[in-house]
Amino acid sequence: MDDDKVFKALADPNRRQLLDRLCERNGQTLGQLCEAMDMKRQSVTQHLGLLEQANVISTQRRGREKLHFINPVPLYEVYERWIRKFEEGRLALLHDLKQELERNEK
Amino acid sequence: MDDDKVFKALADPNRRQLLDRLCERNGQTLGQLCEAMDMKRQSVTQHLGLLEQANVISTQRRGREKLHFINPVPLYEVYERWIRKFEEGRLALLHDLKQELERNEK
DNA sequence: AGTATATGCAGGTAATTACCTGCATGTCAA
DNA sequence: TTGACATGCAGGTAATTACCTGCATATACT
Repeated sequence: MDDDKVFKALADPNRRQLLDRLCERNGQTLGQLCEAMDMKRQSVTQHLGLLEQANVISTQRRGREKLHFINPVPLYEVYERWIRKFEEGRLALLHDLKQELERNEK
Repeated sequence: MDDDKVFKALADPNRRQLLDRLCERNGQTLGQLCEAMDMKRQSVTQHLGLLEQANVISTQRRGREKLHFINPVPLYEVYERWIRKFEEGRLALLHDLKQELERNEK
């Protein structure tokens, strides 16, 4: 997996909105996704392309339609590799802070 | 908090590397952080500025030095608001898959 | 076949971004 | 005060990005 592509894919609010839409209803067509977005179809295609390259969504053709599905795995992996680390740092900081406070109480 | 700034701050590999360095040792100066980075000091300053605007790091002056501290709270909030949602979707998918497999076994 | 629909592809422009160089300011220590 | 060191600020360039318009292709329906 390419961490960087996932992060970059998530860096745009329009792309996060697209993921939101797919969270609500998975397997939507390009046209359906366009309805929710305030931009031209071609721009939406571009955003979806980045999401697909990041492996955050996958697609499947059904006749002339293209269905889009969310793939939560890379998102979870990013969480595992990155956010969790900082979360642990956060807990450690809170722990330090607690110790600090307790020391001052004495 | 501004989700977007946090996502954009994380979108760059150099900035993630800076966070990594601060994870290893918190409270480093600009100069110290520059040693690890393959770019000019001014560029590092710029990256640190974005991280600070996203409230992912905070700074503190000590004489002529500027110390940088990681702030894991917004990272955790981003996880809570975003990644966790997809994680739940992932679990739901796995659940569906399991049911699917079980149905096929019969 | 002919028309409508869903998507793909090419290319162009404006805004943003990531670097850089050069110089200014502020702090420490002798 | 002077010299060394740590950082701040201004501005410039090349690359990337996010849109767009226009046209092409593929599928479906009558």
